[in-house]
Amino acid sequence: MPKIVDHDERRATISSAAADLIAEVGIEATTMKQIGARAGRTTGAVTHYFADKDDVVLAALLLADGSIQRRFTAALTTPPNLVEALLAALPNDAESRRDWRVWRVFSDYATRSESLLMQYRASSASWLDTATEMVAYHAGCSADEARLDAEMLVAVVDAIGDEASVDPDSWPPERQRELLEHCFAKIGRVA
Amino acid sequence: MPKIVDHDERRATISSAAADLIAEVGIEATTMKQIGARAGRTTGAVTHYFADKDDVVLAALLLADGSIQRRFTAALTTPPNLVEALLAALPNDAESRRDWRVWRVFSDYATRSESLLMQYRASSASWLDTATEMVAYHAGCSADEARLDAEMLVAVVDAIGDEASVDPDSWPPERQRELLEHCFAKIGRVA
Amino acid sequence: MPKIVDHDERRATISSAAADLIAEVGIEATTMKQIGARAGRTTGAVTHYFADKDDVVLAALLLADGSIQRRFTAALTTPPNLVEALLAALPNDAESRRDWRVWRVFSDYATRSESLLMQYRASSASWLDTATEMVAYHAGCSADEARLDAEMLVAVVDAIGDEASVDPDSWPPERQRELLEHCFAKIGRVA
Amino acid sequence: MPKIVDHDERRATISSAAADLIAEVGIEATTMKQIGARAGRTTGAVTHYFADKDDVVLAALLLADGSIQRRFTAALTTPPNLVEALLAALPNDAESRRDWRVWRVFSDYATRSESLLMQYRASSASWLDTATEMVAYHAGCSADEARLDAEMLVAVVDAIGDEASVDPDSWPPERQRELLEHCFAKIGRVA
DNA sequence: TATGAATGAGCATTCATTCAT
DNA sequence: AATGAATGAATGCTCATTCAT
Repeated sequence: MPKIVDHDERRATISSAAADLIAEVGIEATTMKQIGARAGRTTGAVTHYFADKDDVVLAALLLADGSIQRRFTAALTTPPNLVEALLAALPNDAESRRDWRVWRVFSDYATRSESLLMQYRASSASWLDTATEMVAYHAGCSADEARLDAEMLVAVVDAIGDEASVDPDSWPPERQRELLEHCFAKIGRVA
Repeated sequence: MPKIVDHDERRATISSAAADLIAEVGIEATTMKQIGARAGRTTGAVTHYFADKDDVVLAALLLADGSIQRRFTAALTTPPNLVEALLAALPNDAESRRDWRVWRVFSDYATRSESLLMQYRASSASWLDTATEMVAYHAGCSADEARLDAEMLVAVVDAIGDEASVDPDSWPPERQRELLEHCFAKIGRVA
Repeated sequence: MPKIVDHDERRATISSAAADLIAEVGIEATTMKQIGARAGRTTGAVTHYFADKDDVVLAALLLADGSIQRRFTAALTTPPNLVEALLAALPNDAESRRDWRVWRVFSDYATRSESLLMQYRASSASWLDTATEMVAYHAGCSADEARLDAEMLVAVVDAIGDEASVDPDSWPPERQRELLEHCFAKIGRVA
Repeated sequence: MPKIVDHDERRATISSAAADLIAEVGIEATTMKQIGARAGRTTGAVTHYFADKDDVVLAALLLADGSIQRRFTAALTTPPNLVEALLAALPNDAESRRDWRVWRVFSDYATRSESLLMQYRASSASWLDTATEMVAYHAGCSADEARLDAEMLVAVVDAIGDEASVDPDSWPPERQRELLEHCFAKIGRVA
């Protein structure tokens, strides 16, 4: 019997190392060798668990994407406090900053690959749907009526995520909360 | 007599070729050879007019950034119609789409270089100032009171620019106008 | 009690898989992993039954060489019909084509290894001896007198084997027979 | 003005180095680095003059093929002495041995590439045509009547070329001449 | 006996850069 | 001013081999 290893766990370790590097230096500057070294393994180990570099990159994205969603979902109380849940998902520590940076990097990279682009669009659409539901719930209106407000909210959350992951010092939690609350205050009211 | 060449014009030609390529395939995938070929010149010409690749990339960014600002300023009427001016700056043809893509690509690239990061921050801050003035004018309030609304507006404009440059079909001018008008309608009112 | 396995049979299975692959893609492009997969086993199984890649390759050669000889010998009637026996050995189905391709590939590979070269020379010499006997029998002359005719016959048989294994459509059995009969017709007569 | 170099000559130098190595160790074992080193240049120089490895390999083949043909043509007297011309083309020194080895190696390699295979078939067909003409001339018969004899002659010449390039000591010029003359003696006579 | 995880050297290839002309 | 020849380091990837289980 060969040594028994947990494939999924190995892949997760390597994906996480890749996500770290992607956040730090970008996708193209991230090398297979670096990924291996960061994960405490050899280059060969990386290629052993992943078909090629794109495969690692995709795994890193899914890891980061899942992390952001998990933080949001985990923070949803009953009844939901949307501002708090969004703040939990937004960059507020090293890991969440990394996740947003990966997402940002990926959103550009994806535009050059048909399959990655679909992955990206699905993720975006799903997030807009969630936002629409949130706004409809918050404003007590239909999904249709909530559309434009939801697009505005998505824009604001994405903007905070972008900037806070790039320049965390300028975006402490209080500033994030302030803008988010301001946005919710504007939403769902007759203009 | 040496041949007389217009240095600035040569640099502009090459920068524009670089901007095209950066928008299409990203910074790292853009090669010096490709830049030369796209500009109708040799690789040697590129290195002759620019110190190194980073130098070309920076010139391409400044070109794209300037283009966006120029379109906005040129569209400002008296009295200003802010929605129209912003629509003029946002992606609505091949060139403006290219400029927004370059900006997007660059905003990520910049985070890895101290000097580029300063360039980026200056540009961002300047744009937020402009937006604040616009909102203060629109809502008839002070710059201080306009701050949060301006941040919201910036978020919305950036979001439209991002998405419309990546997926133009989903963001025809009417949709851009609709969201922009919705945003202005929410601005400057007591919540 | 350890599991009982038939070593020789396992080696034969793996050698045959290796021969298939060598015929298809050549020696260098054939990987240990592919050999294992083709044999329905793991890479580890291959290294378990063979010292290294050269060992598998040699086994594949001996398999193919033996196959060709076996077909020839089995087709020898009493009295011998040499044309028929040679036709039985030459490429006329998938397996015999494979065997000739392996032989062809090997004849080149062997020139780079002292020990393989001896293997190759022994095989060649044995085949020339057989041919000499055949010609002497056919022409009713001494082995000495048959030498040059035998070399000619060997050349023709090898040429047919080469070409028919590479381009079977151009070398149907009838064409093989025609050339072979022509060759025998020229043999053993006073020039 | 950049340094002026003779492209064709550079390519010829590199192709020749590649042909040497292919003859010695085979195609797959020949590396771009080795080719550069053998030609007295860097790896980068090789890729500068050739698109990729296949490109160098093809150039090496054409070089070897052309060499063999040139030796044959150059040795054709008026009236032609076919045995002498063929002997001039067959392996009789280091360079001609190399050329035959390259051809031999290539004939196998070609079977794995559609485009190389066409190259190979064209070369083979052309050689059979030449042989047919030679036999028709020698025997004073029509091309049609010469076909089988030509195939036999081709087989014999190829066999000598193969074996003499692999094992030169066993195939001194006298032995080559002896078999060749024997073959011609058998050709064009009523059996 | 048999597995497959892990290694790391080696490959073809790409590319920014240098520099002689 | 402008060229493009030349470099060589670096990349993603492949693969025979080793070895703990």
